[in-house]
Amino acid sequence: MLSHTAEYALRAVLYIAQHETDDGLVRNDSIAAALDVPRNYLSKILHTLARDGLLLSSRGPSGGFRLARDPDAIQLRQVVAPWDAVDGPRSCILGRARCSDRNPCPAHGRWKDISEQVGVFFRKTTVGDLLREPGSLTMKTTRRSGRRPASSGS
Amino acid sequence: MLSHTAEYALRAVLYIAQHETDDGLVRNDSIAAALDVPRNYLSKILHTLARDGLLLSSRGPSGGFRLARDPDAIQLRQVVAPWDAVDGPRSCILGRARCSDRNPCPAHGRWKDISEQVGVFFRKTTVGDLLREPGSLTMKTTRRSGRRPASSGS
DNA sequence: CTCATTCATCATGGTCAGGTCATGAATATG
DNA sequence: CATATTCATGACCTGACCATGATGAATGAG
Repeated sequence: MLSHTAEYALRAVLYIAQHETDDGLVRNDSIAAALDVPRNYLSKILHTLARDGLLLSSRGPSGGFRLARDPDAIQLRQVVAPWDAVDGPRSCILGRARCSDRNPCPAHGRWKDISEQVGVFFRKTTVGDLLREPGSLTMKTTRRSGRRPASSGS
Repeated sequence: MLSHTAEYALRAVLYIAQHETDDGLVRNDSIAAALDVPRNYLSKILHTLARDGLLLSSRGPSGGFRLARDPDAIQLRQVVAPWDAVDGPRSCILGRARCSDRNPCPAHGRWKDISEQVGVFFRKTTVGDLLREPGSLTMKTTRRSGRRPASSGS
């Protein structure tokens, strides 16, 4: 459905949103290690997201990335846009250049609804929405069995 | 959504289903010309479909391809299967190896329904279904203005 | 049998996503 | 200023996908 690069971008943005409260910035290498994504490859992805205005970056010691705006103001579509056109005219399942309600391919009537739901998903869902989902908790560091200071979190 | 190859396969199977009544067999070059797909490339695709038991092929003059069984017994999933795994474990939008109801990713709850609808579409929809769709008519040779014998079809 | 016709198959090349490696450029800190 | 740290960036490699072109193998017609 999505390219690997777009998946990395989604997971990275989500990771930044979850961890930027710690000290403000999240380093590329931290994200790469947590998500098991190649360091330099992720660096390019984050650079693209920063260039598009979704992230802010700063260099040097204590540098890193953070969200450029509120998580609720970032649609998933905007995160994957540089790599995957998730809506737009690429919706015909048979690859027809011209496929619409007026000039439908044989599968148009049956595929149309699903195609539109995909578009709605990426346009309506925001990073903030995903942060409030139950699965978001298990994304953090996997619980280790070794003892740890109590109430280390916020 | 689908690779070009899988799109070609779908359109070719559909074309064969529409034209095999004319004289029994449909030649590779006829399909390639009608669908604007490279001849030799299409030949490999049809060969794969024949090897998988969806098509029957015969060589020599008056050779060609035809469906191996009733159009209603061919799921779209079977046509694209050699090139695209449209259901199965590749359904997590974040690319997680493990993503299920028990161990969900943050997007699982919101993406699950759409993902399942895609799977249902390819499993429940058959070639026969598409033949009965209105768009199927416009797939045939574009209507030419020259006169033609009346009631040439069945 | 000969031969044109058609599918089957092999060898080759272009393009691009995905990924690695090396290097450049900015910057907080001492 | 010197330096370690971090992001920025360019060159390059690899494999998969998308083809192209040539050749092989089967087969119906004469």
